[in-house]
Amino acid sequence: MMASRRQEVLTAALDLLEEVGIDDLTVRRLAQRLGVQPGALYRHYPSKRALLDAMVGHIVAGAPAPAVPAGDWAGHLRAMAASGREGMLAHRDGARLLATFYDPGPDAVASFMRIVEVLRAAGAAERAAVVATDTVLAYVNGFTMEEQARRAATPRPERDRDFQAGLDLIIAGIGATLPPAP
Amino acid sequence: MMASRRQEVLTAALDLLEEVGIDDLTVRRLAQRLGVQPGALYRHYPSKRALLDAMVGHIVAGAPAPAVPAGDWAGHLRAMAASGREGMLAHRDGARLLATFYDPGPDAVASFMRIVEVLRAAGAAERAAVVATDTVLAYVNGFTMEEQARRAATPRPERDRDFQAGLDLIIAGIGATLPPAP
DNA sequence: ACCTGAACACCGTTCAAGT
DNA sequence: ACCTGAACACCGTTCAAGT
Repeated sequence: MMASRRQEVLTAALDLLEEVGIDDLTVRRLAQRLGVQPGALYRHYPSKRALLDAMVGHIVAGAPAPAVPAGDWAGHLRAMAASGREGMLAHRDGARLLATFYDPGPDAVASFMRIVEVLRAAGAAERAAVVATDTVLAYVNGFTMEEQARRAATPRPERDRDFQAGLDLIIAGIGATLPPAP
Repeated sequence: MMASRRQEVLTAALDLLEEVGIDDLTVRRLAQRLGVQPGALYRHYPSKRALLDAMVGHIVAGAPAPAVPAGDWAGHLRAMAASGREGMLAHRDGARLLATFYDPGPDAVASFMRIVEVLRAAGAAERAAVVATDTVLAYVNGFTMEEQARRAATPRPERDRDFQAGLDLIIAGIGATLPPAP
């Protein structure tokens, strides 16, 4: 209720993405689904690009970071990794969409810096903390991109296991540079 | 000399990619550059997709793996990582092109398995070796994708340093699971 | 505020016909 | 073997005009 027309257009676009994939996500098709002429959409979004940006914003906002004990840097890293991957897998072509149109907003930057702070609190130098966070992010994006691009459907539990195994490798590497926990 | 017409079309497409980027790489623009009608290109490639696949094939073939001492598993990993990144950075939108159209051929599979063998020889179990190789690949693709997408141009030496630092983290994690060298 | 109608400058692709 | 000419079914975007 009280959904603005702009919101309805966004919702319809997300539904259409699920149905036809990003390559066939077309302004004209979207207009048809809304029962409207193509040009009418430009009253709500100034360009297709702006609409795709809004879709990406909706996708990243929909992946909430779960609560993690304050001192648990590895847990924070794992939570960030899992929620990033989950957000992409939740939508058809999610990884490609993010990779092409993601422009990190203020809250993405904030969540990045929160991880860096957690690592700093665990004893990492500033640059080491940034490198570690960037590395996990690159891994998540690279892994999920390939995972979603692959047509041959490896069973989900197996993919989860492989994702976790690679992440553990990186976390072990980070842990080796940190002072031992008390 | 003795370049087939097919080859000339491919070369022109690679040049055009450099000039206009993948979003404006158009069959019609390519035809214009070759002084020919758009439909004529379909005598040489059955579809735009097939042409893009050929471009990707040319890009990955042009990144030769340098020779590395047989026992140096970390060196092998580093060489694979560097040549993968280099191949993508060598072309405008290279990472996006690879991510969207790369279908690993037999020699890509062979080079993957060579790394796995090197890790096995260093004492890794089969699955651990596969996970390690996959993890490095995911990192390389994720890092380079973001690196090339970023409009704000961080200086190249700095990007190299960051790439290396993240890779070292992963390699440290892998090393921790391996038996100590003699 | 929202949409229509109609256009503009493009796309990828097919195919008979020419040389 | 390679290309032309011409079409087909599409694109994203703009904009006066309608309600």
